[in-house]
Amino acid sequence: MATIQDVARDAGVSTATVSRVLSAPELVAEATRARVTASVERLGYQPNFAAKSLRTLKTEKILVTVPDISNPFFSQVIRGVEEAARTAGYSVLLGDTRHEADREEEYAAMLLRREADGLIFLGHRLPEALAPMVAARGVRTPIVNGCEYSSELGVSGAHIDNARASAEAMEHLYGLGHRRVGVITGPLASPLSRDRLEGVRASAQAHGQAAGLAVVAGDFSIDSGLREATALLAADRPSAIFCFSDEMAMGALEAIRRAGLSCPEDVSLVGFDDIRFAEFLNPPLTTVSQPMDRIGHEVVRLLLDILSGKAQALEHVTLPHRLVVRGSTAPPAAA
Amino acid sequence: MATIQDVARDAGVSTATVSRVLSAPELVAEATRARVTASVERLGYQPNFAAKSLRTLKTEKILVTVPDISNPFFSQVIRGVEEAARTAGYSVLLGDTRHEADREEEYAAMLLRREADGLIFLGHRLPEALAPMVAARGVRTPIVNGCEYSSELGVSGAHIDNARASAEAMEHLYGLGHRRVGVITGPLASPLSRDRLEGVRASAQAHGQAAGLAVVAGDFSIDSGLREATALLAADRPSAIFCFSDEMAMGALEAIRRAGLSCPEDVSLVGFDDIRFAEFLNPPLTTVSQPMDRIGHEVVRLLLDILSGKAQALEHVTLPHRLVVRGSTAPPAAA
DNA sequence: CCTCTCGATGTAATCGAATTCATCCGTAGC
DNA sequence: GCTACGGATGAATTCGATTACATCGAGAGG
Repeated sequence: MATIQDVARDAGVSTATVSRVLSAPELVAEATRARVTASVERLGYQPNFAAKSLRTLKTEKILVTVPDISNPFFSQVIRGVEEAARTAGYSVLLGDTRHEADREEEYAAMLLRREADGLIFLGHRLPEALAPMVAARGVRTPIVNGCEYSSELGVSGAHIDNARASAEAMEHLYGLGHRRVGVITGPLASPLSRDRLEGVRASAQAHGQAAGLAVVAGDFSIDSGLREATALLAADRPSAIFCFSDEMAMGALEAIRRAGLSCPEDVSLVGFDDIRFAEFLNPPLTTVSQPMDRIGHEVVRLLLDILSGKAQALEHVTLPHRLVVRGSTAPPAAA
Repeated sequence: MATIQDVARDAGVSTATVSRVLSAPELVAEATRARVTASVERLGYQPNFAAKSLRTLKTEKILVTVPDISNPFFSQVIRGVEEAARTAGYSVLLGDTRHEADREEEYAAMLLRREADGLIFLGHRLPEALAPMVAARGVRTPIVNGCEYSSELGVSGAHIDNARASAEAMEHLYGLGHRRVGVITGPLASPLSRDRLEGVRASAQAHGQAAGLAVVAGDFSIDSGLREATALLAADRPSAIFCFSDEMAMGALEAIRRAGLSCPEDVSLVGFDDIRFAEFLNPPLTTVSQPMDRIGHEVVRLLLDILSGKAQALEHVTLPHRLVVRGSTAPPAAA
């Protein structure tokens, strides 16, 4: 592998000149520049990244941690992140934490070691290892959250208005005439789930249907949707079920089938996220659409603003959601 | 951020000793070690990664490029890669190439700049920029392919026996009594698609049904499945459709519905991959199951063998596939 | 004709850790 | 009691680039 020294020797100039040709060509005379460029080509020179990084204290990398990369919702967000990062000349270091605090901490350490310039985390927990950093650098801490909103995190973030979004989903069900509604939330440790549940409760209250709510907690997985929906159907059967993720809704759909019922005739179903498979389910799933790509783009923008020193205060970006009504919801049969 | 110098000063030793405490503690006397460890704790010292990397010429990073991260098949493979990499102390740099050669080349350059120790690519094209590297270093080139098999790539890889797998899918359909079968392949630029098509043709030939094949090319996306299946159904309608990906099968399922037909009564459907949503479709999808996790683990192992100098020759790992028969296939109605 | 300025280039310090080689000291062996 | 050896540690080099500062020469201005 050729080094800058090799190029310098080959072109008969100093390493400083070679470096200039590559990063500030306007400082170098035309003829010299051509000679150096030729040498670079001939030797196939590529600047050693570690050396550059050591000198500049930049890595041009963004660390992204996600609870589960194989979840289509997250992988869509990551796609957005990757795209925005790449456009800005950054690359993406991916960490799949599997919802485990240990792994979150491990990845957090990478930031401390300066293996990345910043961190975007899509979970709800700020790793403990980073607390000192946030305390010390405040608004300038290169850490951004995606999807969750919590003022306690102390970092900027991008997300939808979860309370309002879930309230809208409930409005839709109440509007159709549903009274008894089952709700399968995500883990209540995450503010996101709590916000959505709050929206659900507020809407139920507003319709005088608080008593008709049956709330159970899932973990966003297909399996938990299947399990919890089965339980909901076995008890005092709701005429509609609202799941806090499309994957859980898929599980719920399966539960409805297994119970010998059909959707939406016997039970209406609403999901959350609008992953790309939602519209291809049978029946197509009514769900709250989140702008995954934009969330990805926004968190990157927030982080870049911090890295460039542009950020002056914490910024919480609320992106628009949209209730997409498809075939899985209908008026209740007995109405 | 504390440096090794700070720690050395704080502990009253040289930087060499600090370095030893961290990477080869057995060389340092018990008492000194304790003192240094205490200083490290107190100062919250984390070795600067770029400095270490510059010195050791290692990055402990693996670059993984994938045609589309939001595709559940790939995201499952990546999950496996991430897990295996992490276990071995490596982290994952993710590149989403969107099937574009430009982006592949861009990411390839990262390997040349030594931003990563090795590359795992899940596409079918070896970036041109890396050809010299493969030519120069041969078996020791730290590049591994996942999913595709092609001896021309000149690199090791892990994949299933695609020809055999698709032949088995066809056997299943012929066994049920289907004669006229529509096939939606992936882009034929990829050996993987060609291998599967070859398996399809061989099986058709063996059953004397070569004339009954209707082959069209998709691009693995839901949309292309919908589009191509619609075309297939409009022409001389096949009694079964075999798609080279589950996503295309989802599109095909939608096409069947839109055509006012039902699956499997009117048209049987077989997918490929067995993504986690396949069994929750309605009807549950018959498909060829690929061991995504294992593919991920194997490509990492192959790469680590190369990086550690263990690899002696190109290695092509063939992992087991399995035809999973579910509700989307049945004997043809007219049979 | 001399000085000043500016453009072009080179010299050398620097980033932070790893590591080779040298040094020092204590102890075992004779 | 002297040498040899080995364990513990430090001094200094190295990795490969960036960049502040120095230098040099040519043309402008007086």
